[in-house]
Formats: sequence, structure tokens, C-alpha cells
Amino acid sequence: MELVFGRAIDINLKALWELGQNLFMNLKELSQHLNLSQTTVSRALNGYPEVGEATRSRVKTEAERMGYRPNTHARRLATGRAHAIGYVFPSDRSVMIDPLFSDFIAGAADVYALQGFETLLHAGGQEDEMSVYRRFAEGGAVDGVVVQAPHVDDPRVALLNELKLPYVVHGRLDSIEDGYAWLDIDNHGAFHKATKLLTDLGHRRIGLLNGQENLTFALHRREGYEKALSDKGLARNPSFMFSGVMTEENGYREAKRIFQMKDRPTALLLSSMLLVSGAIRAAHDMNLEIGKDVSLIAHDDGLPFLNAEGLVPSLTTTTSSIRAAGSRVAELLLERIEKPETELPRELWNVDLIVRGSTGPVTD
Amino acid sequence: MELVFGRAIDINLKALWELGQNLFMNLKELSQHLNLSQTTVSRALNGYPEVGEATRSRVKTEAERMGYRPNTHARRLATGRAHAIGYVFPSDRSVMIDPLFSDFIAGAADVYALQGFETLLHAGGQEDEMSVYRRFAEGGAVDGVVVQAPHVDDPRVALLNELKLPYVVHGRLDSIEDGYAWLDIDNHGAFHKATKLLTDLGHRRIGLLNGQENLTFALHRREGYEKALSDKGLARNPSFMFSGVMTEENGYREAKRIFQMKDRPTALLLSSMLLVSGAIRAAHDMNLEIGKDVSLIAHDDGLPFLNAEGLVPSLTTTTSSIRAAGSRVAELLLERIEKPETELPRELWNVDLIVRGSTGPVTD
DNA sequence: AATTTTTCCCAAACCGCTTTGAGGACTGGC
DNA sequence: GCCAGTCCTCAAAGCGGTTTGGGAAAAATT
Repeated sequence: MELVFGRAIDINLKALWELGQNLFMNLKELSQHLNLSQTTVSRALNGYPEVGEATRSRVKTEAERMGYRPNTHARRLATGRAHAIGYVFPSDRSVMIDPLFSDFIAGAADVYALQGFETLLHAGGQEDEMSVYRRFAEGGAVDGVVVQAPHVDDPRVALLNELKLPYVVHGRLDSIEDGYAWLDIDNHGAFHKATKLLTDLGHRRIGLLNGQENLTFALHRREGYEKALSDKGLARNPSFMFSGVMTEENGYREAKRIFQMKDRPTALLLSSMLLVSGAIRAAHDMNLEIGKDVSLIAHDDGLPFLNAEGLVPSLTTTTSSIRAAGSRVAELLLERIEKPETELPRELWNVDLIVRGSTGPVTD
Repeated sequence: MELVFGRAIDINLKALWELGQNLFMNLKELSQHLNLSQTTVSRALNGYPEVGEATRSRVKTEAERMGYRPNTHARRLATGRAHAIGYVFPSDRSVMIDPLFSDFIAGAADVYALQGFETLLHAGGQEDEMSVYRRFAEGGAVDGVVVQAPHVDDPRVALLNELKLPYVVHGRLDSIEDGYAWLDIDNHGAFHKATKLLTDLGHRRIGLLNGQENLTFALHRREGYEKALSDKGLARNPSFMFSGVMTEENGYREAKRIFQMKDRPTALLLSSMLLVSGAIRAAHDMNLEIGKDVSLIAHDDGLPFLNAEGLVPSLTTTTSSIRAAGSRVAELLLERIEKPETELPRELWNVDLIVRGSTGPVTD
């Protein structure tokens, strides 16, 4: 009787043990199971040459079979590499809500996953943004960070330099191009090109619905626009311009305001497809035919759910995929982490002007 | 000569050491600096009662002054808690590009940051999605995960149960409500309500532009819609319906297709504001006045850059903030991690129908 | 056959933190 | 003056990996 009872317990314990085993097999257990040392098993799994091929394949198949996964944190502690990239969202909410960022990050996350890196997101909370970077760097939480939406004289870059945490900036600090790693699109050139197309078509009153101009990308766009105007001897008219968060609503309100002016602009530049939705609505309201009564050029970040070519009439755009930029920034950052001593990457992407149906000669 | 040389080296080493010190002060160094043991310092910083108030405040101010940050991975290894939540994006790209997700996660990330949790994003890569969950669980990379966009009989839930990794599903598995933690909005009720409003207004031909119906939220919406139709003895007409990715483009194409039918629907239900943009464009094309020639009701997830109330005419919607859902899911998940033994949360949110200007009586 | 080289494997140290179990230095009560 | 009871503090043992510095066996060289 007692024997039987004892056996029952034995079996249960065994089952329990195997359950635990399956869920959390660690290196020690695996190596015991294989009659090898932890060293050898570790080396076999990580592809070190010191271990024989026969042993390696035995270890690998057995590790696979037993469902062994090395503990992330132990590995990171031992190697000193986090295998993670951080994205810190500015506490400024207007940036956070921007769907551009999700696409930018989506492009990057793909690259990271391929390299076995994780993507760490930090948004909001009561912690100071700068302090998050500090913690990331000194706590070894990430191997690098991406700086998004830089503004003029952004303090983040100086901090990251001090912390010696690898980073890549998506955009530039005003006009400074030295001393930090960046990838940017030629916002100045794009809006210069776009404005020039309009002036060449005879437009003399051209409006601009822009993003927040404390962010450099928006600033550069305005500068490109103003440069093209002054090239033709045209004065800028502040009442034709808007700078703010790029939402459908702002697009509608501002486009409508501008369209209602006595000497209204005959053409409009828009910094985002979201502004376009609103502007088109405003044009419909006022019975303005796009491409005829009013010409439109927008910057298209290639958001997959908002297609410029599909609009009626199709939209003339300066086009540059923000998703592709996200991927490329990720690649550059991984390179910097791998070889910190190599030259700082500075990559300026040309932006194509694609002329479609929303632009036409002025018809005053 | 040699002495001087030696001194120069000394100074450099000292400077170097202090540099390293400032960047990576660890617990050992801090405790030596304070003439205390690591235990005491650790306890002082983590608020354990075994340490005197005087000592604690001395430790805290000094740690602050020296810029000490505990190493993330060491802490996680020692405590066994990752202090991180994982979000795995389905490899299906059509989901990934959805701006709804960024808002959902934005809401959550805020909550996590407040609790000192990090948000881990995994998207794409060559690794099998299920395998990512395995790694997250067995490698201890995260303390829990959020399951997004569940589809009928989603395999992820079974896997997570097996792995014993805490999770909360945003949505439900078809009609199953037991055996897993979930938060969902009443999609069935919302679209039933919306459809009923239309039938009450006299509409008898009502179209539906829906999301992908292998996802339960879309399925539930269709069921609510069909239920309301059959309540009135109306038959569903498959040619009035569309199911697919919710983009502006699809909204335009499908709305136009439907508006061009001989006996076109007099009202349209839309599953997303993105579809609305396209449908409005289609209506303009066909010179249909919204709220008069055609009634529109959309589901509004409260995307900050696409405002239903701001449209002209303002849009009748079923409204539920996806951002708020993201926050609440985060809270529930943290609770589950804290107290795994408590009852599984099941939270069904009511959805308000807000009647605005885009719906009117039928005018055949 | 003796020696060198190569191949394969191991024990132990280490990464930086938390936590256990114990001990020294104070109190206060008798 | 002695003892129990607090209050603080500490040394050491994990957590689960990687990496160093050898060492034994097998293969190659002489």
C-alpha cells in the first residue's frame, strides 16, 4: 500500500519536473542532459569553432527538441549587449499622435527583427525625456537609439554624444550637418522644386500649409518655398501660410480660410497627405476644381492607407517613403553600433517631384 | 624623466577611470564610495525597511549625484521580472500598416511608462510569429503580451495559455468568451444600433464597407448589421457589401462601385474613418449630397488626425476611443501580471451612437 | 616511438544586481 | 550589570548565461 502510494507521488513529481523542464530548461540542465559542460553547449549553440561538428549538431538538435531558449537577460548581462534599439517619443503629444511615426518605426522594426534586435518603445510617463535616454544608456537597456523629429538646436544630440550612446537622427538640426549621424530627405529642395513648378505655370499667389516650424523638416520646407518665391521676385505673404499640427481638420480650416480671401492663392503647397484630405474638402465646399481653379502639391510620405495617385484628380506630389527612411536609419544605426569608429553617416535623400493631375496653369 | 613620464600616465589613467566612473558607475563602486555594503545600498534604493532613514537619504542623494543607474539586465536577471510588455505584430502586412495600431499602442505605452515598464515591439523578420511568443516567454524577455486583432479561432491564445505567459486579448475569439482575458467593444451592438437607426429612417437598401472579416471585430460588425436587417425583414444583398483592408483607396473604389448600381443603397455603413475619406470622395464624384442623397454612418476609433465631427456635414458615428482601449488593456495586463490568480478579466465596452449630420430620412 | 600540433572539452571566473541568513551595536527593562 | 529586543549592516549565494585559460586525447609530424 505504502509502496504504491510512494510510487504515485514519484510519478507526479516526475511529471511536474518534466513540465517545468519543458517550460524553463536552462543551460545547466541542458548540458547535464547532454553530458557536456555549459561551456561546450554554449559554444556549440553560438557557433564558436572550438567545438566539433558532431557535438555541435547533437547539441543543436537536442536543444531544439527540448525547446531550450537562452534567458535574454542573462545573455545580455554576460555579453554587455542589449540587442535592442530604443525609440523615445517626445512628451509633446502632437508628435506622438502622428501616424507618420508608426510607419517610420514599422520600416525599422523589420530591419531590427532580421538582425535579432528588439525594438524598445518609450512614450509618455512621468519620467523626463532626457532622463529616459540616460537610463537607456547607463542601464544598458539598449545598444542605440533613433532620434525622431529633431527641432532647431535639439538638446538630445548633445546628450547622446555625452552618453556615448550610438544614435542616428532622422532629420537634421537646423543647418548643422557635422558632429552627428543623420539621414534626412531634401526638404528644402523638394519644396523649392514644387514651388518652382507652380511659378513656372504662372502662379504668383501660392500658399503653404506646413507642419510645426520649430521642427527642422518644416522649417526647411518653408525655406525652400520662400527661396523659390524670391527667385522669381515674389514676396511671401504670411496670410497665405500656416504652420501647425498636420491634421485633416487643420487642413480643412486653413485651406478654407485661404480660399475665402479676396485675392486668394491660385495654388497651395501642403506638407502632408493628411492636410490634403482637409484641403480637398474645403475646395469641394467652395466649388473650386482642383487642378483648374486651384493647383495642389503635397508632400507624400507614402502612407499606405492614404494614396496620392488614387485621388481624383491624382495628386502632384513630392514623394519620399518614410517607411524606407525608417529602414535605412535602422541599418545605419546597426552599422554604427557594430563599428563605432567609422565615419559618421550623413545621408541626404533626393525627393522626386511627380507631376500628376492636381497642378495646372494659372487661370486668373 | 621616467618619473615625470610615469606621472603623466598616472594622470591619464585617472582621468580615464573617472570618465568611465561617471558613465558606468555600478553598485559595487557606489557602495565602496559610500563605505557601505552592496546589500545596504541596494535596499536603501529600493525602499526596503531594513535600512535606517539617515543612511537611506545619504545613499539616495549620493546615487543621484553620481548618476548611478542600475543595470537593467542584471536587475531583471536577479528579480526574474522583465518589466516589459511585448507587442508582436502579425506578419500579415495589411494589419501592420494600420494606423489604428499605433494609436492603440500609444495609449498603452503611456500606462506602462508610468509603472516603470518598457514596451517591446516585434514586427516582421524571418522568425515565425509563434516562435517569437515562445522566445518572449521562455527567454523571460517580457512579463506579458497583448494580443491584437484576433481572428476566428486564433491560435495565439492557446499557445500563450500553454506558455503560461500573461496576456490580454484586445477583441474576442469569434463567440468564445471563456478561458482567456479580453477587452472588447460591442461591435455587434454598435453596428446593430447604427443599422437600426437607418432602417428607422426608412432606408431599405443599406451597404456595408467592412474590415477583413476573418478578424472577429469585422465579423461581429457584419453580424450586428445583418441582425438589424433581418429584424426588419430585409434581406442582405452581397453586392452592397465589401470586406477588406480599410484604406482610403478601398473606400473610394467600393463606395463608387456601390453608388453606381442601378438600385443603389441609400445609406452606407463604414468600419473606419479611413474608408470614410474615400467614400466622401466617391460621393462628391457622383454629386451625391451626404445626409440627403446618401446617409453615412461610420465607426470612429477616435484617431486624433481624422476627426468625424469636423467633417462637413459632420459624421454620424459609433464612437469608441481605441487609444482608451489601449490604455485599459495595459492596465488589465499589469493587474494580471501582479495577481495571476485573480479571475480572468472580461470587459465589454458599450459603443455610443452619436447622431450628427450625415444621416437623414430616405428620399427615394 | 617520441614529440608536436590540433581538436575537443572543461572548471571556474565573471557580468551587476537582489536576497538570504546572520551578526554587531545599540536600546530599554529588570 | 545583564539580557532580550530592535535597528542596521554585511558577506555570500544565487540569477543564467559567456568567456578565459588550461588540459587531455587524438592526429600529425619527425
